[in-house]
Amino acid sequence: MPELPEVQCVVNTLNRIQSRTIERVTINAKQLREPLSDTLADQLVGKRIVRLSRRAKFIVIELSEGFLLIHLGMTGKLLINAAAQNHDHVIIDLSGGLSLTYNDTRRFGLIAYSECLESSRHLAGLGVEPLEPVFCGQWLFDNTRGVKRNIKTYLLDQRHVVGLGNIYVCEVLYLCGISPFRPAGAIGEQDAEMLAREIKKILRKAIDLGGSSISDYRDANNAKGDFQQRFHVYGREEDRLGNEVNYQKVGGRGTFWVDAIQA
DNA sequence: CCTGTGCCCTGACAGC
DNA sequence: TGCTGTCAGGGCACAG
Repeated sequence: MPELPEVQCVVNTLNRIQSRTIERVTINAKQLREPLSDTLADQLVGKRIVRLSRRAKFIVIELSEGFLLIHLGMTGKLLINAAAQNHDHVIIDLSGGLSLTYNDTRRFGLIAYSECLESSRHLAGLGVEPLEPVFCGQWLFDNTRGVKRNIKTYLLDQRHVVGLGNIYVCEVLYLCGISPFRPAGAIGEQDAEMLAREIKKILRKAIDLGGSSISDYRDANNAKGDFQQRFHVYGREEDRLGNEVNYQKVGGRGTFWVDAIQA
């Protein structure tokens, strides 16, 4: 579900928990993407929430000692003061009467404590942040030389550029007129410039609009995003010009594109 | 090394 | 009604 904009919007709406102390941790599920650590509750209780940030699609909660890493997978939600529901896997009670609930229908998400970010195996190997200056047309051009796999699969691979998921990749390739099937190594300098620029633009715009809510996504206040109304191809049968939108699985993921626009 | 496939899990929806 | 198949925003293990 959540790609970079959605994760950023969750982080942005978590402000209220800053400087609270973790008083109690209730774990209902034995396992999410991987088994929940037996020691998780002990590692969290008594610690204070210092700062909230994002790395790739991870929510990073800096504690007075250590870090709590949360990945939302496809259907994960992190909600403040939510009423109890099915699939509430972890509930964190905070000082001041606040609670943080991790709810995840499909359990593809992840919650893990880490002493330090540098040694976290979950963050190891992640690529560059697309909204940072290091990611630019030149970076994209240089790093795709000789790459045979298609550009769509390349952009989805978190070892290169992080944060992009299936929706934003489909959208940005459409906006740039680039076919999802084009080999990454065949992207020219001009197209690399345009791709990098449009990726930054669409991510920023999506964050401004509160992310995209297809079905599950909610921010920490349980609010939906609005960016799904701006889609050009994802989940659509026609683009805004009336062109037919094609659909096919690419690398196991549903892929939307328009032949008349993308080459 | 790189690439493609299947799997983890639940729920919604279409078709019979 | 209820069965079956397919699909879903992610990421990993594995085979070739």
